[in-house]
Amino acid sequence: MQLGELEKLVLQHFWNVKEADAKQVHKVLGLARGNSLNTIQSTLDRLFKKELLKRTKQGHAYCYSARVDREGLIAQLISNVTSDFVDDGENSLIAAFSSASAQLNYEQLDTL
Amino acid sequence: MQLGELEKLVLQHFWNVKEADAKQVHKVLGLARGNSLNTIQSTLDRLFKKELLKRTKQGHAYCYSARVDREGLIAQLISNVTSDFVDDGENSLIAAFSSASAQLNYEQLDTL
DNA sequence: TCTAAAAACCGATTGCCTATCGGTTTTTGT
DNA sequence: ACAAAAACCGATAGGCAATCGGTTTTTAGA
Repeated sequence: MQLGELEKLVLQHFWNVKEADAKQVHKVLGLARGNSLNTIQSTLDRLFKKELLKRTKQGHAYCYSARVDREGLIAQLISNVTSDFVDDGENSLIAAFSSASAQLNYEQLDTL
Repeated sequence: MQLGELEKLVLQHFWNVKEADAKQVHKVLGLARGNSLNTIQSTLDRLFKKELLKRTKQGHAYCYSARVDREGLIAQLISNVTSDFVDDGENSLIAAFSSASAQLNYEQLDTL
């Protein structure tokens, strides 16, 4: 699953504000970037279809909020990107950890 | 950096065979998939430009080999995909580990 | 040295996805 | 019922992998 720049910004926004509708996101992110409300709406919809945001009809407009937290998304992204190189079949996140940790030195391992 | 299916196959091939030229890769991977030699060459060239393969003129043809091992690639992919969500500034791999490890249970942590 | 074959290189096309909006339809509140 | 707001649809542009055909360059022999 591919995430564009605007999509990433929107996700991070929802890790701060809990919930918001398209217009509110547009106020905070869109105007600063010169995006139309429609562009924001499309992005919200794409993130909803990717199951990274959830939404409920709040009277008139959809009210969006994060479906995954930052850690969850990071874990998911790691699994996505590494699964093709990990035949573990089980948990590619763990396998990826094991593989990548070979790149770390002792000091870095202590940090964990 | 984005990796397509054929690119991934080619990379994995070079973790097995050490080195090969386009024609040899085509024999092993291309024919089975019905790819032309040109397609394989393009893919090798793209991977070279991405610095995932290295190559040397072996008399006539380029002889390709892996520039990164499996663990190195996995680490790099994790860094790429997570860096936007990790302001650590330092080592996004470590930060990603820390974040994602929140998703793991104790048994899984023991596995590491 | 000249030449045919092999390899590299170039350019074009297709397909998929994000970003971006304009315009149309649907919903809602008065 | 109607105007405004929101959702929805469809189109365009840009980027990248995949895929080859065709041209140029290189190389090894005759």
